[in-house]
Amino acid sequence: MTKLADRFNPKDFENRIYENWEKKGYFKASPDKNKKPYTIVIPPPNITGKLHMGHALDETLQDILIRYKRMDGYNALWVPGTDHAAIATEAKIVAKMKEEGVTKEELGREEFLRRAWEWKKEYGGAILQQLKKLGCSCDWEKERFTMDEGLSNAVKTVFIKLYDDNLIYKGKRMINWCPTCHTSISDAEVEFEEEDTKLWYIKYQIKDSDQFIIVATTRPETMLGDTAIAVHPEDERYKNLIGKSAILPIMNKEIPIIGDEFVEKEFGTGAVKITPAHDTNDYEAGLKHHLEIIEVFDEDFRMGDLVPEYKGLELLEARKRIVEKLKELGVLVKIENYKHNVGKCYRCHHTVEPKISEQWFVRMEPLAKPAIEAVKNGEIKFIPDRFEKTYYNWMNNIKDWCISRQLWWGHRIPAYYCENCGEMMVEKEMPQKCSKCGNTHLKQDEDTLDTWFSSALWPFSVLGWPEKTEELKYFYPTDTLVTGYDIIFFWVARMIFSGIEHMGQVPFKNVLFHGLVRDSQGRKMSKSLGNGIDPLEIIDKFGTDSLRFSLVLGTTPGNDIRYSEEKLEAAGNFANKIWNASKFVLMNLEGIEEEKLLGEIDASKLAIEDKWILSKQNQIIKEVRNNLDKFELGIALEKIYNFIWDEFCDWYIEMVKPRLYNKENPSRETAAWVLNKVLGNSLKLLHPFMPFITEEVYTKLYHKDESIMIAQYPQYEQEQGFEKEEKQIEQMKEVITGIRNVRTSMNVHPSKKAKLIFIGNEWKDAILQSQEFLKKLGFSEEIMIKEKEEGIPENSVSVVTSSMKLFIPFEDLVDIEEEKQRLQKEKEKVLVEKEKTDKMLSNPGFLAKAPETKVKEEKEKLKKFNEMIETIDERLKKLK
RNA sequence: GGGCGCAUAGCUCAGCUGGUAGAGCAUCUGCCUUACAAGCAGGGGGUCAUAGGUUCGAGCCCUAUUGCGCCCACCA
Repeated sequence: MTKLADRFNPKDFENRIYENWEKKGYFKASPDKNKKPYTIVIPPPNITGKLHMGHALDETLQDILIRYKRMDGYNALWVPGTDHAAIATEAKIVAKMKEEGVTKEELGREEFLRRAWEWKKEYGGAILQQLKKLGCSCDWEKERFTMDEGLSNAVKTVFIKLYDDNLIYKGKRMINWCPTCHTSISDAEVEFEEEDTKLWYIKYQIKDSDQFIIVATTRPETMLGDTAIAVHPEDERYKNLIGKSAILPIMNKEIPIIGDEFVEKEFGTGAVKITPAHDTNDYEAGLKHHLEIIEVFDEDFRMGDLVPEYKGLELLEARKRIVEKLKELGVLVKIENYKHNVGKCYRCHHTVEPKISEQWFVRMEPLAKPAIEAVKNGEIKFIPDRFEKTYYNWMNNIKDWCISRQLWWGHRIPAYYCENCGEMMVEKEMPQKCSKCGNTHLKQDEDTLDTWFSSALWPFSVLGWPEKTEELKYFYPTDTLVTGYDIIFFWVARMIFSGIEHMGQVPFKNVLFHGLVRDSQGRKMSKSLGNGIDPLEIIDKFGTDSLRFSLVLGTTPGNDIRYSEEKLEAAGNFANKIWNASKFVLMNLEGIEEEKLLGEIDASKLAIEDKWILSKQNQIIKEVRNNLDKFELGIALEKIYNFIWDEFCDWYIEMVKPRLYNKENPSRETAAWVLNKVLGNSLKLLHPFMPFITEEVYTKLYHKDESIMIAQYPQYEQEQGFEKEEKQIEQMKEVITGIRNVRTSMNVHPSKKAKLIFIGNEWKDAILQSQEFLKKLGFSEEIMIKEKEEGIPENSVSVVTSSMKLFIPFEDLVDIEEEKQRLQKEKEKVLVEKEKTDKMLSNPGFLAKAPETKVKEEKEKLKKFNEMIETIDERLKKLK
């Protein structure tokens, strides 16, 4: 047996241990009929990504679950991988090319893609290497990439299937256009931000009259494309104008005045200009009233040639010029300051423009229905369940999903057009010839698919779908998805309907949501603020285990975490504590025969404190398992922490020291056995949370396991072999309370030893058995047991617990006045408690309605309180 | 305009199906006790945002209010 290093230093072993696990193949999982599967697929990080705290949290939670289940006998598979992140990656590559002075158009599609793949090869795997630093026990052989061959095949298969089922269609619609990313984006990818702007009031002359109608707009530059003015049909001010025409300034064009209920009478002037080409609302109105659609801007959102002098102007410049012109014409009535929500691209944060464009869409309604149902009927559970509401809300109001992107990096849409007759064919590979006219000149659709289209298939595509692989059969549906609540729409919802549609089965049973990791002031961590904490730096400074601990302790699903390095202090201290306690245990196992430590032990040999710690641990095992099963990871960790630090280190180890130090003591081996067992079990309980230190220590303890990560997770034992001793365990608890009270009573220098006199024969056994550590922990040199309270020196400190009485003769050490005060204070405390109990028991309602056990409990308490007060009073009397 | 979350010790947060308020850090006191001063022992500190209600009993359930934050939604 090798010893532990003197000091806890995670760098000494974390990498070594991880490499060993990997080498031994512990992370691998393959179908095995004799075991139950437990599957998690990783939310694939972007290949452009660098590990941040959000990942660290996400992966830590997954690793905890997967390690727990693996130890608990499941065939636990965690599939890793990365996402091609269409827009983000393309932007990165374009930016890099810009440095070299080339544009993607100059390079051409083929060369661009070649470079993109090169980039992916060089940098794309970095983030997965970083996951290894976190201790993630992924099956690396099953690593996938959303654009690898298999997944591309899955994407094509799905596209064609949905197209054939009329769930994908191509059409000219109003979509969100990001002028800098140069592509359409889906509704979900638009973020609204409040912005200061102006409201311009413009008057339009009514045709053939001197009357005017004034409209308010935030977008004067689009007026060139106005094709109507709308008012509310019930608006008394304008009712009579419906059906007439107004003259559009600058363009000097006649446009109709229409009535529609979508107009808010109270807003602005109650009249609104309609630009069907550049506003979603107006587009709808345009369709309804058969209005002409006139585009004002070109592809790059520069002005078109409706008015030659504005051609090519940037949007804001055009706005300025048009406002000037309106002033000149005397039709600008007033300008008001105004705040409104502006849609921004979630990737580049540029203002998104509504634009009419021919795009591909997924018909959502038929897909959404069963997806809603799956959550409603409990097939999929959200943790915490409040996110179910968010999900329903979105799914119930869902619109068709725009899936085509004008990008090159991504899955190219498998649609082909005949260059002769224009026929469209949707097929996996380019057909030889046109199915209609037989022409052999075909062209593939230029667009690629939304990144989320491929991630939506992730839970089954990574397992081999559409091939009917063994893995797919065995590991699907997956068990738990762990992710942030911020991508519930982007990803979670889409995986759910995709799984149901293509697999006929939900993709996962539980979704564990976590919050955002914020900085110590509660702000989002971001590059621009520079407030991000780099998990790798933390690992370097404090070790992986500490990082993981600090991310889990005191957190609760779905709530954001305010993170500061201070949290690592507790983690580091805890790791250090384990290290030192383990050093102590190992030191004391030396020289004891291995078989004695490995085998079972005769319960009759166990001392009272042994039974106490064993039963305490048994209890903790039950609770921790329960918490883990309910995804209460923070609570589980807290319980393990408290057990190890308080119960095991501060109490049990201190209690057995006298036994261990005396080599002749026959119970020394028993104590060693218990130390070995309890520490071993504690490490196992903790292993999912802090994998490295637990392995490092565990390998040095006595057991039959090759590694802690494949050891059996501790199980609750119905029978521990010493149930009959329950009374002793109870007494042990009382002895601990007694020791605590002794310490409180005499917070003096421990070199001043006292004498402890216990009263009452019922304590004889427990006291005799405990006397060695009682002396040590109770700062005393002598223990006595007296049947009755006679002959106790007057000047004694008395300690009262709910069922135990003891005295500490302390003539020269204690100030009588102080002792009186202390007793008085203690009495008051008891009185407060007694009062509460009194109140309850004197309440007829309580007696009548509270459960019997509760009433009984309170009655017993009252009795104890009365006894305690009596004892204290007696003491006070004697002290006078 | 809808929906959701948070408000608990000086700070950061736990608190499971309602039954005597917890942790870490900070603070105060005493200790270098042969695993650990990154430690040990002990102490102080809370009208659980406010107001009602349900209940024998509310931090927890219900209703309203205030403050902060988030999500969704086409008020130009």
